[in-house]
Amino acid sequence: MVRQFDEGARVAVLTTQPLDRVLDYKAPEGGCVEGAFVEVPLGPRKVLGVAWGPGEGGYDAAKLRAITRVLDAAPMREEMREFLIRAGEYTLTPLSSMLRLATRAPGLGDAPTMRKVYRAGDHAPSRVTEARARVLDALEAYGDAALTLGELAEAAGVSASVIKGLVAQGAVREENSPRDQPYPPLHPGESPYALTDEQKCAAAELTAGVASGTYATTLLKGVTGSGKTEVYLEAVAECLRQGRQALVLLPEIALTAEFLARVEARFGARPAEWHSGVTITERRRCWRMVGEGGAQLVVGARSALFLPYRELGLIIVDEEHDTSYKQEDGVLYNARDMAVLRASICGAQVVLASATPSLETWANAEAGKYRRLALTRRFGAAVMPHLEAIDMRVEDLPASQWISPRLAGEVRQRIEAGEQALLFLNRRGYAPVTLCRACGHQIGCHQCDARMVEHRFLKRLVCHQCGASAPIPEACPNCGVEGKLAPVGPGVERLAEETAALFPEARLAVLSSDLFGSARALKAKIEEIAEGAADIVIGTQLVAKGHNFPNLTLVGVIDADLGLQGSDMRAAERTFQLMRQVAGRAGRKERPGTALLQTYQPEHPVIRAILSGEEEAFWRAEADERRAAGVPPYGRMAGIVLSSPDVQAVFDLGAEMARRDQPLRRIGAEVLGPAPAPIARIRGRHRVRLLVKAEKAAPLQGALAEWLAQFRPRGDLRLAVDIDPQSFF
DNA sequence: AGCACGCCGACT
DNA sequence: GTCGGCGTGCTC
Repeated sequence: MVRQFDEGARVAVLTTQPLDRVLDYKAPEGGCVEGAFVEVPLGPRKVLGVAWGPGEGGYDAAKLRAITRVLDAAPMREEMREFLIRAGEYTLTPLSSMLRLATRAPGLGDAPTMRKVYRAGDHAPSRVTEARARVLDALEAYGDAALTLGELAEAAGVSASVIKGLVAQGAVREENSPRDQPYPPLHPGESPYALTDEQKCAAAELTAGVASGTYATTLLKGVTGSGKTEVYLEAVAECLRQGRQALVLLPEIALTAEFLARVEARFGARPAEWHSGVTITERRRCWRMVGEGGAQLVVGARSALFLPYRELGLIIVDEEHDTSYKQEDGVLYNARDMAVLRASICGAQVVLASATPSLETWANAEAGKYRRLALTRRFGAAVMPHLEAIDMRVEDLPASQWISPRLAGEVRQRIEAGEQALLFLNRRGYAPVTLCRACGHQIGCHQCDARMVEHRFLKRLVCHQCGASAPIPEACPNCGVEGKLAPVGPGVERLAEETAALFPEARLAVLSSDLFGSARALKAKIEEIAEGAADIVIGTQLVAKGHNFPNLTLVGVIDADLGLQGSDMRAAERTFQLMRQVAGRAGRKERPGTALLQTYQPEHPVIRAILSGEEEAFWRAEADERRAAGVPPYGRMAGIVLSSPDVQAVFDLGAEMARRDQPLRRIGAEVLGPAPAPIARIRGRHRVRLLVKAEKAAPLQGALAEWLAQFRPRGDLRLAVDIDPQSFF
């Protein structure tokens, strides 16, 4: 039962201000319910908050101020409050910051605005001109749907003045209607796809899970092209039948357009969309409709986890291994883990879909915590690509060239057959290093410890860390010698140059995130390519993420070793996932594909696992190594990053923190560091990192909180805690 | 987060 | 003498 606070009663309010505790207020005139979104006075300002529970007391009743306003929004549900509390405890994030994630709705404080809509009126127009007839026809065609002036004018092919004229005569009725309309209903129906037996089986299991109305997580593992999406859309269908809401998380905004079209084909209408690319108006509509039940399905980015669902029944995390699910937008959380937490609180099902699951998920499935479904066969006639390494030690390759004769020959064959080839290199720009041949100096960023990357397309050197850029200098900034600066190593732009020289007749398309101003432009380019507007596609990581190029039959991985080096334990895992995904691009329709990996270490276990297709062996080997090292997922870790413009200050505090580690030692955890963070300087701030390592079962968060409470970073010094960091040495 | 209060350096 | 730097502390 939802608690009710009568006028004047003490209410504890959690605000979005970083106070890290609730403040007591008096309930407003007319009272309010627990969970209500409210506006409260705080000092001289008015701020947004939520009626969190009964007042805590202990503050002079005479000094209590009253809640100024109860906002017109569905109150936050108990389960959402629990989610915020537990997610905050897990990530060591103050509750106010968690609340801010959950109130990212534009115009939350505004009264619902109205807009004018047009319907057929009661009177006939004085004279039925051709334009007027089209308007009346359009109104009839759309029936009950409320059209705005612009929509109606477009549907009828007339100008707004024609409609205004009809309004004046009473032939068209002008009405006010709330601006935020429910999303059109989705119809679960039956799958229009001819599912294979394997797909039907998997779909039936997922459907049964959703029908049970309880929490469970399932790993849906399927090779690229095996039809994972068709399968999990059946789970979505069941969720719609149950009258509960579903959420599909995608790692990349560029993927949503294609996905929305698939949803429309399957359910007859478009779902709600939530990510940084949608307009403010649409975002507000989405937030409100999710809360009011006017949205059955949300497709979005990780922040969609914090929408105010009424009855969430299913969360799909597509490409669950994708590293963009863990990123820093103030609060450090992994959307995959938070999806599981959210679902476990509200009794929903989670489907983690991937061709190459993360080791965490794989281990959870092995341990029986997650159910496991596998799709082993590719859909329709498509078969798995033929995978082969090109041993670069025996290929005769001149300096400053990266396409081996073997690969070039294969590309030529595809072009002559009218097929497409993809060359993959996970490096943006022209050259990663600009070297002075006179003194050996490498041009670096002034603000970061990173090398400047030449972008010939922009005619500038760009820092991929902070985005700073500078013109390409004539003379070496170190020794002053002119004309000795040379680009070293390949980026996609340089690879494009080499490709153009090798295949002057071929049509090239370069897919790199920095070459597109908007997600829209990128999406258009991808569609063009899919329709055959290019013979050779050159791309970065972007192309590994689930786009469908039906005419593509060859993938060449330029530098398969990139990512194998380095001491990061996850590098092997990431390389494995990336290569598999890229290889999966080839031969998705009838024609079989080939994937060629250029490598200088064909015996490396990761390369061999990719080639042999013995992924279980790869995961087992990787799991054994992690278990032996006691690192995630077999141990727990937290990263602490200290940053400040003052180097001495960060190292001093880092050293002091490492020394005063009693709270951590009590739970058997150890502190490693301080050491320069993976990127030791960003935007002029020096960064130092400590790593805390504990056993799997250790109560890490409590000990961390106690440990951190000893220190007060002062001045310009900042401290960030990252639970389950992506990289550890 | 803001905003006020308060304690030390360089100006009219 | 004061103006103003931003370190510290409070907000029901």
